[in-house]
Amino acid sequence: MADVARLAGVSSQTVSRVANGQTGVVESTREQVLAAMRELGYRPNSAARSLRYGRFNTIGVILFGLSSTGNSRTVEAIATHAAAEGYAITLIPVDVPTQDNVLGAFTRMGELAVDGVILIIEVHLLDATAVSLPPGVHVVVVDSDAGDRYPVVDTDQADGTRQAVRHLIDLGHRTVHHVAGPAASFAAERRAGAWRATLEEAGLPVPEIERGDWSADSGHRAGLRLAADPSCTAIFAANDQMALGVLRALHESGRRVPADVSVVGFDDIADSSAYLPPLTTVHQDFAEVGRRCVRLLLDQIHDGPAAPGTDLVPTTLTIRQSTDRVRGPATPDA
Amino acid sequence: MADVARLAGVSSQTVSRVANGQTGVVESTREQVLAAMRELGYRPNSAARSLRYGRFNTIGVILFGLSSTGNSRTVEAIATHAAAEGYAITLIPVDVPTQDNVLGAFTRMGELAVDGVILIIEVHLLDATAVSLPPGVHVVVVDSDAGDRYPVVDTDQADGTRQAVRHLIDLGHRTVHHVAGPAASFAAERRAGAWRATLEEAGLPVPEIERGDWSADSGHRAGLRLAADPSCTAIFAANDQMALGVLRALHESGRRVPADVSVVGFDDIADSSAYLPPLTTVHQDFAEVGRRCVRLLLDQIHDGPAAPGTDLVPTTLTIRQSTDRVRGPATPDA
DNA sequence: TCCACGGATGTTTACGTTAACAATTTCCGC
DNA sequence: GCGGAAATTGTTAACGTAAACATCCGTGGA
Repeated sequence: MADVARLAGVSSQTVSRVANGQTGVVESTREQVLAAMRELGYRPNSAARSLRYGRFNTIGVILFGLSSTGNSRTVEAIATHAAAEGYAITLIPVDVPTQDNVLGAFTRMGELAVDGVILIIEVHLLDATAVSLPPGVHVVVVDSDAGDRYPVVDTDQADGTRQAVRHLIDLGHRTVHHVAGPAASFAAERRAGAWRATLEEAGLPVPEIERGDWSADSGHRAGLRLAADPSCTAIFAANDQMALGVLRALHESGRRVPADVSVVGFDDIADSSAYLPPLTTVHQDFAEVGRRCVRLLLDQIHDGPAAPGTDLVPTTLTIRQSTDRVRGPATPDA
Repeated sequence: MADVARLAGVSSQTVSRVANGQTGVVESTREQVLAAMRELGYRPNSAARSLRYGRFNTIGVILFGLSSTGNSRTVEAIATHAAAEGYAITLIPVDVPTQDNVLGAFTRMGELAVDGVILIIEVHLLDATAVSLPPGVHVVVVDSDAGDRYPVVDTDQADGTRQAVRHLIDLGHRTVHHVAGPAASFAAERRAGAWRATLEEAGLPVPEIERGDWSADSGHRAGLRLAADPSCTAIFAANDQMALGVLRALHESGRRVPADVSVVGFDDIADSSAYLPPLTTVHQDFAEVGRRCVRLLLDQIHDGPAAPGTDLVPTTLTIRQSTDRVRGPATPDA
């Protein structure tokens, strides 16, 4: 900057004024400065700016597993909306969600150049580490039950599940089997809980749960077990990938979808409309989740801490071709 | 820091020494300082550190579309390896890849607190904007043909394609149809080119190309057209999602896979082993791509600019159940 | 006893920027 | 032509940190 000032024959303050587009610089001077900037390839030093302003214009995102379906879309939405507000985002992935690693991420985040943090992570781990969250850092949590301590943005898991299970009940199924996500996952537990509650409300029997790990392969294994049960005519999988595995298992076991068994997924990932058959599933609005996260966090940064509480993003059931009215109890056409 | 020094009754320099774990501080003093740090909740200001050191310990990643299959895994690998070296990563997503937007991302990146940039983007856009890349910033490009100007890390698209097409030829297919990605995509063009070259080398006819846009739906449309051609017995799709669409189209058209038609994909995404049938596909090592990116960039940051050139990450063909020996020309079993 | 030495700690300075204030120039109306 | 207001430009200081150098102290050897 001093070099630019010297070359342009002005003071560094004038250079600063030009760099920030402030008024009060006569046109000829401004052009001289701009020319000098170009010649020297001047770029403002954001570290010095941050130091001066006490703000970084950066949001940190701590997450476990970027590749997992929804996360990348949420992060993308966060990044897009943050960019629109002049904020960059810094990613801290936690590869294995041990407490130590999460704690380490917090520590690193604490030393990092961020004005606030968005946490996309299994909240079970959050409990023990809550103490170590740097006090001055603003936080928004995604998909968790930390609603009593932090502002939370979450998909309305319960309502989405209810829509899915109700849809199957309304089609005449006598009960709905559930392929759940891992017990350690908060979202999985919410979906399993809502599935059970919806069945109980309807006065229907609650079959034993099948546990998967979100992967298509685990869905396939669960699907093979369910396919062996002739009374099983409706399956609600906790995500689309496991539903894909279920579809394959049913196909391999000679049970037709939706003629013999109806299947519903959760997420509405891009491919689910191309499954065999196209999957009926609960649509999650990841982009909206990201949008609300950014807004909540920026509100905190600008206006001070926000009250804890949960902001639920609604879901919609997308009906495709994997669900149908129930037919006679396992009566082959032939 | 000054507060900590006051509370501990030492100078700020001593606090700095303790904060950085330097030697030459007697144990009793160190503990006093640490106690003061805890009491005041002291966290070092990274902006000031960056200013002092002239480095940010941050890598910028510019990309178009985080949700696209491979990108999120590449980014995850980049983030993980960068973290291992003490670098954070800052994400700049470009939602619509117009030149203006890319240019804007560069400008923002230029003002951003990054020591280097990894570009994951269609290179066609890079051409025009190359001029505006800030000269002092180190760059590594992923999946592009900028090998004459920047260091590039790329999956070995050509070899992967050759393996896929050869596999089908070796199974006795008389030719291989291709469902390509969008013409604007560099990776799509590389795969299409290698597909054509491999067929020509083998002296086989080159059928007309089917264009998709990477989505399963576009693969479905292309698949319906190919299914109508009874001479088509082998299809190479430029990615797994389009292959999924092709599988559905073939199923709907009553053509069995792999009995009537063999299908090969590209990417080996997590779900492809759960397709109907499990998909034979070219495995891409996204994690390795990310790893090499980080290494190349850090080498530049530490040792000065690297020579342009392309670093190819090998691929392997994963054979599953969607490919089989060719049977008689469209002779139904019945 | 005194000096040299080394370890522990303090002081000064600079990193690049911008707010606040000061100084200078320009312009207008009388 | 002059006073004064407004516009333009310059000067100073501060943000938090750490390198470089300075100072202080105790220790050990001559």
